[in-house]
Amino acid sequence: MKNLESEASSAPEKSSGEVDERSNFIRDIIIQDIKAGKHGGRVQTRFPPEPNGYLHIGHAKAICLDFGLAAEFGGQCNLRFDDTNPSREESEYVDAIMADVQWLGFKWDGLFYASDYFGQLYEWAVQLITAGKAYVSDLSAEEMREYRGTLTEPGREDPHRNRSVEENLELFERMRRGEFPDGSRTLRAKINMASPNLSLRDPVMYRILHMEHHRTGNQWCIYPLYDYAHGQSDSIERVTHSLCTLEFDNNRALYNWFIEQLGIFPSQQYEFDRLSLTYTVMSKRKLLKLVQEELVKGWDDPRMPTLSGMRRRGYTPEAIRNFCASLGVSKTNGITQLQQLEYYLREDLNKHALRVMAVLKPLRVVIDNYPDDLVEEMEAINNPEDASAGTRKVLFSKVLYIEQEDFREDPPKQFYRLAPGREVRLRYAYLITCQSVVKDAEGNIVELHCTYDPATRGGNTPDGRKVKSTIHWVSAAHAVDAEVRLYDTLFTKEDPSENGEDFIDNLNPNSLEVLTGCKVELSLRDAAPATRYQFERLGYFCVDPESAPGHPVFNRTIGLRDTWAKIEQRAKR
RNA sequence: UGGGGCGUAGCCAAGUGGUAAGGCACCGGUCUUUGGAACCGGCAUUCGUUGGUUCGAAUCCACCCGCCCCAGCCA
Repeated sequence: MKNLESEASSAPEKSSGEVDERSNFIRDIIIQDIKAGKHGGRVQTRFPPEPNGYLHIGHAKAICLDFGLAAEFGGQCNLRFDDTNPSREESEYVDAIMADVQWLGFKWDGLFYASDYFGQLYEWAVQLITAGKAYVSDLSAEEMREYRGTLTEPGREDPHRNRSVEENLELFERMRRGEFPDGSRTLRAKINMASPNLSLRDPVMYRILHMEHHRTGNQWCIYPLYDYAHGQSDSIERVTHSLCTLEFDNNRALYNWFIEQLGIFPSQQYEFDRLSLTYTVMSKRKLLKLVQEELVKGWDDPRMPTLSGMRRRGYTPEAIRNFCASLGVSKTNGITQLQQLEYYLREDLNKHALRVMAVLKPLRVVIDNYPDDLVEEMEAINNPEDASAGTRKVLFSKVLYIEQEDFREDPPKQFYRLAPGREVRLRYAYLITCQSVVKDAEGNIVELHCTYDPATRGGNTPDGRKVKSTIHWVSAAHAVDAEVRLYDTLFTKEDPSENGEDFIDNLNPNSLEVLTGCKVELSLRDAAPATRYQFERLGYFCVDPESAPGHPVFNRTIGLRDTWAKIEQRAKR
């Protein structure tokens, strides 16, 4: 991707049914600003991740807002890495973040790094010192904390607060040259130690850090802090609407202070609520812990709320974008229910995923009156939601597998599937009737004997008779063995950290179930990684990168809505 | 206890003085060769509380209650 491309920031094209942008207070502000002719009606936004972790679904909301608003109003949106702290930032994260933004469907206009501005930021610092607005402090971190005061008590002035401009200039220059050890000195803004807003009590602008930076190498040993870098970076890029999350509300006064003192382009910051989702955690610190302690299998573990994890799980960019569009943009702290995300996931997958048949927990079925060596090709619809997806042939023969759950020797009320003496339809094949049950020594059901009605080929009933149920199947002789990974929520509680609990204690021990010996139809033998399917009546599944030709591995993205499970659950209570 | 932000249904959320949008979830029903999808219908006499202003208040005022953020040389 080139720097500063000239075309307007692009958002993905709307597919039919895509959720429209909804009214929200930030959008209203932009509309008003344009109407008022502010900045000549220009809209410039930016998405500013720190490259210290992978992007997650919470970032997706911010990305959709930043890029979406720019695109909607003919503006531009930059991707800018907020890389002011070399102690925790890595280029691995830079690469992953760029890949995720692009996968989500967005294209940035300018690609920048806060570190691009280190030189300018240094010059501005000198300017503030010269104007008597900044000074070098010799206080240690502990001392500075003591001097800062508390929420209810004002702070005390730094003993070095009134150093001469000349001395400050010289000291700051020597800091830059590397004459002092880490932590020995800082550059502070001279604002107001008695401010009720703690971020205005002479905040630190620069700290000494003798550490290699992923982009600037060893060029610098002093690094600006977020508050001293962010607003000015926005200003340099002439960002008109700088969107960030609620916790930065307190920082806005400082954001404005630097811009005013410097007399530079007046970017404006607006805060909105960050996304929280039930049954997961969204802080980078927590996600990093899960990865580092190997409680999950990496950043892209399909149980993670990271975009890379969700991608591997089988989520589509469209589903995530639609979900984000359905969300509100407000200033309320809330927790969105997982079901809302899942709704948009199913909605998109239903429209696009090809249907296939697969049996997760196989039960052998012998059709006694079917010719021993006959193999028939049954025509199956690839996607009832999309006629252009066409049809395919599925092989049928005397011995089949059906789902264990689709048979009950003693069927409860409302169970419509196969049972002794009962007739059901095999999807796209024949109507069969269960004649007998074979059990092993322990009494486990190991095989069913059924008969079929030759007149019902394709699943049709020339005599018009109805069966209550249609079940899926796969021909034993033509099935391919597969591994299927079933996922449940990573945590057992809606809020894993509720009441100050350690989120690790609420990990779901059953969040991953690996099934082997699953039987899938022949067409899936060499399925390509990342391909998404609907296994009929079961759910949506995505081919894992660990899959190999002949040995397919699937991740269950999400199950189909299951009315029977609901009925059964209700009956148990 | 200082400052800032926020409180509309189980969840998210419109609404900005004229008599409570929408989505998710949930509950019914229609249809169905996926108990899927689709479709139809139901779901807040009430907007954190209590007073006040007004012909009229979720919207204006006052008080109170609750939740979130800020005391990193993190972002």
